[in-house]
Amino acid sequence: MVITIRKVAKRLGLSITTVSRALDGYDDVADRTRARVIRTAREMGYVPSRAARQLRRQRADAIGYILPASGSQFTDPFFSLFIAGLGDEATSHNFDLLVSTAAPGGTAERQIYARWVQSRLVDGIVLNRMRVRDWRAKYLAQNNFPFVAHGHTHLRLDFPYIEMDSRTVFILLVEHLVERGHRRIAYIGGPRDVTLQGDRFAGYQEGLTRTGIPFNESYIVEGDLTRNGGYHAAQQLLALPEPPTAIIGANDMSAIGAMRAAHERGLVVGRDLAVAGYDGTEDSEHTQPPLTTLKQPTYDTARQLVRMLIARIDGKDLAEPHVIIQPELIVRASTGG
Amino acid sequence: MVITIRKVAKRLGLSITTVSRALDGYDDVADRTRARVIRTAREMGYVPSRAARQLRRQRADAIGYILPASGSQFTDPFFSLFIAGLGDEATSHNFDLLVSTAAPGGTAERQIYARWVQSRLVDGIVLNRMRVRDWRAKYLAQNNFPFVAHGHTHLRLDFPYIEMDSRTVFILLVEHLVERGHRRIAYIGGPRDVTLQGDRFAGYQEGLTRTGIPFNESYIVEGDLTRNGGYHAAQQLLALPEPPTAIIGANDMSAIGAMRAAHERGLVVGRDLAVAGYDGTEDSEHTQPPLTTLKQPTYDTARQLVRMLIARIDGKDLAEPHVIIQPELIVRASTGG
DNA sequence: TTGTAGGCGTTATCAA
DNA sequence: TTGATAACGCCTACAA
Repeated sequence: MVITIRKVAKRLGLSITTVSRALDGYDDVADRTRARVIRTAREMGYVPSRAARQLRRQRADAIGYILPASGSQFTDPFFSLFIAGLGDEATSHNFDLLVSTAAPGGTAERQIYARWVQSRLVDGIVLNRMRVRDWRAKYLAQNNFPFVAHGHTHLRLDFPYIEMDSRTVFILLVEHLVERGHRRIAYIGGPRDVTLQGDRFAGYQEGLTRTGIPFNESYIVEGDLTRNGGYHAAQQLLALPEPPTAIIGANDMSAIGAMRAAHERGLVVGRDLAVAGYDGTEDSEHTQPPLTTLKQPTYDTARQLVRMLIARIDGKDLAEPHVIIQPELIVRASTGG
Repeated sequence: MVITIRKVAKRLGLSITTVSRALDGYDDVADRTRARVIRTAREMGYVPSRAARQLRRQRADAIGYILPASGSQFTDPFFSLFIAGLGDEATSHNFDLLVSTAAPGGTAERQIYARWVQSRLVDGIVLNRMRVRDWRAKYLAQNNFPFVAHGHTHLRLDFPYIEMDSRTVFILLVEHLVERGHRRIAYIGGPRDVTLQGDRFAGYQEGLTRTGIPFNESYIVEGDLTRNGGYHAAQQLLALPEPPTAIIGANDMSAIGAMRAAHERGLVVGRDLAVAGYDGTEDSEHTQPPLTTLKQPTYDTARQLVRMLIARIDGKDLAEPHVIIQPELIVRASTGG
């Protein structure tokens, strides 16, 4: 049996107005009354109906996040961390987090965004793994719907985001490898339409330029940011007549797959082949050998994004709508550290 | 500007009733009218307000899942897969998925369950990583709130669940190791209050019994089901005067941590030390060497759980309220395969 | 086949 | 300081 505000009011011999106001902390309620109301409400186990409150206040106190993938191949710890960060921060603001999954670019994805926005199921949305021409950002901006993003898009849109300065740290990484004596440095990228790919690849290229290493087309392979993608890409690279002595993955998953390919060919990673990744989630510490990586603060970024989003939902102006964070180069044994 | 059913009705010169009924597929609407309504509604971009519909129908069309952890150490791919499964299946039923995080056993956890249940934010809840005396199951059962679980509890409660027959496959795993010549087989467990620990440990013990290997207390270490936990537990085991020649982790994370500890001591996993885990998510294929594991169908289990939950929400009786699934022993190089 | 009207449980406006 | 009452947007019993 569900307790409504009406029942609480009746029990107390008060009007529902007073009960509502007492509970919501308005200051035009007598202290004694408020105390009575709060006590009784708790005793009766009263919790406001979300739907009713939402309907009346025109606000869901909820944010949404749609995993840009579906199906069973979805195990990049980056996303676990990201979701944990979103959830923890949302909870601390008394917001709920809605999560769904949708393969990028499909109609299912468009539908779910439309549904969430139009039905006002959530007050704001967090975007992730941004695309070069990101229709999601465009759509949300056009509908004037609050959103924040992890990363940017190439479209001319103004929205709050937190972005990693991946380019700079990829340069550092290439320099690190060159210092270790590598000249044949390969790169396993992500899909072209994802902005992280462009940024990281640009850093890779700039690193080569700065160290005077000629760019070699055959050392570039497109992966899909999964372990398996990295594995197959690396197989290809290692079968080259003149295989690379170092492989950089656009993320840790790619690098982990590459390590497997190396091992299968009998190469000792860290000695015969250097491998490095990007993300720095916990699993990169536990590979064999431990993986050199560019560590980004995924969990904290997610939390900060939620703070920014809630500020936007509340109509506040953000002091810093665009945050740039520098990932950290962590050298481990996979590059012979 | 938000489109409500009223605006659609006005535009069409119809009553909101007719619009509502046309859209919901009632058969007492003229075909021509229905066609007009649907077309106009789409044109105007009408999507029903969730809050209003929810309030009226007393139903959220949403299910909830609370990650039994919080903080930044949360990267077990098992949970990513599980969430992806929940999300995909929920979406296919036009349900939404609410996700939150809460450390097990704390007051925060109690609060969030209470809030979700009392405020009718979700219609049902999926439980995971069950505890021996699981207050969540008890609480939900007492409140007659629909829920399903991955695993069981030792409390006498009747609810639908899908359970892995971990005991049986752990026996197989021990037998596999014994066949490979191992006699000193260690076990890195999970926290005691989690039922998966009891089941898996029981299988381990039974495996020893069947193969006539005496049980050795010092080969049992309690981990926390994370890579780091497994790492520290294995350090302890390998420092023993007579260290084990095989280590079984209660899950893959523990095993992966154990492999790292082995490598750090200069042991070659698969030759000097056998290591095996449980879960079989994609990452276990990509460790060095690839990890022998007991593979459970995490993604499909999550999907099936959602189907069971939605059936319960709809008041249907389940043909099979208790499903037992046998994980599969996958032998890889980490046990010298 | 279509329309009227009541109510789901809140919050907010206004009056007492 | 408190209470009556009107929405919020939708669904549905009932009437036309």
